[in-house]
Amino acid sequence: MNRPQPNKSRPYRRTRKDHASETAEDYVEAIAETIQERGVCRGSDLAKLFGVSNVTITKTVVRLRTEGLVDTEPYAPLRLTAKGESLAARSKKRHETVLQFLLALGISRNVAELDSEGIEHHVSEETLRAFHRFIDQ
Amino acid sequence: MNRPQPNKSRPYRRTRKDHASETAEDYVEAIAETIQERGVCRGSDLAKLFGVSNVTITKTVVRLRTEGLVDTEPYAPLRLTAKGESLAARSKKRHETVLQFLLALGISRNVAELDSEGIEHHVSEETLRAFHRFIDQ
DNA sequence: CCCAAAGTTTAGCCTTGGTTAAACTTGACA
DNA sequence: TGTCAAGTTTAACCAAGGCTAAACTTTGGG
Repeated sequence: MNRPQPNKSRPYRRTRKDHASETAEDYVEAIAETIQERGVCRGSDLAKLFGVSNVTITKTVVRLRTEGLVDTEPYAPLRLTAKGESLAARSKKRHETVLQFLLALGISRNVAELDSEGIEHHVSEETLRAFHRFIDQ
Repeated sequence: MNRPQPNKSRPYRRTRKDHASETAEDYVEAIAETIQERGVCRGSDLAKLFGVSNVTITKTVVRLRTEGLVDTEPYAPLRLTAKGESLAARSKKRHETVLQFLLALGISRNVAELDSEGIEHHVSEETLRAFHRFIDQ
């Protein structure tokens, strides 16, 4: 036997924070930002932004649509559903907190922006609150 | 056309920090720790630790062996190669820095341990240095 | 008004990280 | 010593996130 059996002694390992949901957050955040900046967001905008092929974008967007986050029809620009908008807003806020925290720590802007992209999906509410406290000195 | 083309205006998006290398780091770190604590490390130890099936462990270990990180023969305990040892040591150090930083920030032990698992793979050298500075008040 | 270029989708493939089910080793103990 | 349970591996599958090549829309200029 020996099937999965989480919660070993120490609060251990594998922040199995879906990783699919990380992608969803990155996408809706990018779509919201692009719409805000350019008026519309097309697949090709995301392809440039993420540095992946347009095909990858199409496939991922299909998944996001089935998850009720984006609302698209063939060959048309991408739009967010209400659910997508709200996820984007939450993600952006979290991202912003992490970025401001790193800047407050004295990290250079470029590195802070890169690191915050990676870190934002892995901070708990408690840690986020601590980041806020630190930002407000 | 429209093929991948990274490095858009702002230092943007997708900390595409392999993710395969994240797994490698988690595994070698766990193997090193388990050997230190129990003398040997078997697949079943990792399965319990990560909360995944033994089959997942076998498959991943095969990959790590082809990458020259672990050194195994069928049905025998896992050992690390020199390369694996050195990666484990580096990972452990980085992990420890992140954990100590979060604790210094006032995060509770349990949450700090969970968050550090997720964060450790996404901090640059610059950020790591800042974490160290903060730990040393 | 037509056509080529830009953008999008489909088809088909790959790897990683998961799963079950089934087969195989190993080691302990009655 | 034989057997059985625990541990490991193999086979076969799945989803996510990548890719290229090829087909299909849309759209703007001549």
